[in-house]
Amino acid sequence: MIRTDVNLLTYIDTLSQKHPDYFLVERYHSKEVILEQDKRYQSLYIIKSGITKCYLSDENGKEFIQEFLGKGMEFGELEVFSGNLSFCSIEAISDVDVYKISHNQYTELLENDPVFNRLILKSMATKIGYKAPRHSFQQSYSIEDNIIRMHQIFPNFEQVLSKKDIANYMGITLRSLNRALVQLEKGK
Amino acid sequence: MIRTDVNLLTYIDTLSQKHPDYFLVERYHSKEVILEQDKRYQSLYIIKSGITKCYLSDENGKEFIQEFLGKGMEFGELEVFSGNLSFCSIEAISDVDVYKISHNQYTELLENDPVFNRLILKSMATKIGYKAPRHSFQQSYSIEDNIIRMHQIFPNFEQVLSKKDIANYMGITLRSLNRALVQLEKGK
DNA sequence: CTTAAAAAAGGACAATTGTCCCAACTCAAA
DNA sequence: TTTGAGTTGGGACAATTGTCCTTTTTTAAG
Repeated sequence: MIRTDVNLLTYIDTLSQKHPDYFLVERYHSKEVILEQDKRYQSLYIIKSGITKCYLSDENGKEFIQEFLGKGMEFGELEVFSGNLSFCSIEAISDVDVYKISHNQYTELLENDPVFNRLILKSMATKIGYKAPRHSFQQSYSIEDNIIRMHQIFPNFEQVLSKKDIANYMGITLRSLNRALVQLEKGK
Repeated sequence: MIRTDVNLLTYIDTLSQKHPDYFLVERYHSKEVILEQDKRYQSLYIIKSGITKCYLSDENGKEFIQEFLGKGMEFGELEVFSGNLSFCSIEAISDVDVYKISHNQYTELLENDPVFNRLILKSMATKIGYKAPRHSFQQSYSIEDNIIRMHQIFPNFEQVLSKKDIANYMGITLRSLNRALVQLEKGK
């Protein structure tokens, strides 16, 4: 549930030495918003270290968490292809280091570096393939089943993520999450 | 809610004339399964005409519809990058014509045809960006709101899709869908 | 034309989840 | 050290959605 892409990060570590002018390293502190929904950006980011959440917020201020992003995950890249405004917000959960690269230089790498191109294609394929089973499972099974499953995937998520974030990730209310946790305790 | 990609289809129409040996045209009839979950394939498809559904099924046989795919949408392409088994099934809703191309030749085009490469990147970016707001909306709003929204996006979806498919797309039961439709009728 | 199967519609009840509260606790800022 | 905001936990009730079942209508096959 916290996505990573070590291969991409490793390659970008290398690239950033070959092209030190392409990649700017930035640091964000916990709770800082790195990217804001419905704004226009000319750069995108790849996470060097730390954890962020990627979420959409609706008119009522409710936020729906799409993914938790860790090492090697990129964000803000979709806008290179669509030309649209950012469609989600990204907020640092822990302190976070990122590589920042402009749309233009990213495009240039995509066009001239076949290895980079392939890694990006693969990372996008993974993103697509990952969402489907998750939402499918979330819709088809009970909240308790979902918690059990998340424990299998990432045993100590409760230490890293707040209850509120977990609830928003699951698309349920905090109340429902608490209720399910109590039930699970009883069941042991 | 029925996804299309006209630019990609147009370009592939052209490509298939330049490389008639790359693209095989196949026809499937309504209700035929074109691609089956958890099987290995060495080819992928792009829809020339018609509508398909892309769905995951769980142990209990329930199916969760991810997308309805129309003209210019590709499927089976994720497995080129992941090397995994197909993670969803594709079934023809109407009669469907598709281009079929092998993984190898697809990869070759990706590597040697920059226009094609860019179109695929863009199509993947669109797929990623499309799912998030949809699931967010589905989780945050009532079934009735979701039906109203689907009507705005695609006014006559009830003529094209079965109630069962619509319910599976929304991640709800047929009973709940019917109830919501009755309520909407009353509200007019 | 007949018949079987699938699709559509809905009643009755149970289970799940949300809403609206309030209370306890933590932690950082003043 | 106090204040207040944010997090956590849970009671009580309402609303939503699911399950199970039956009936009618439509569609496709023989």
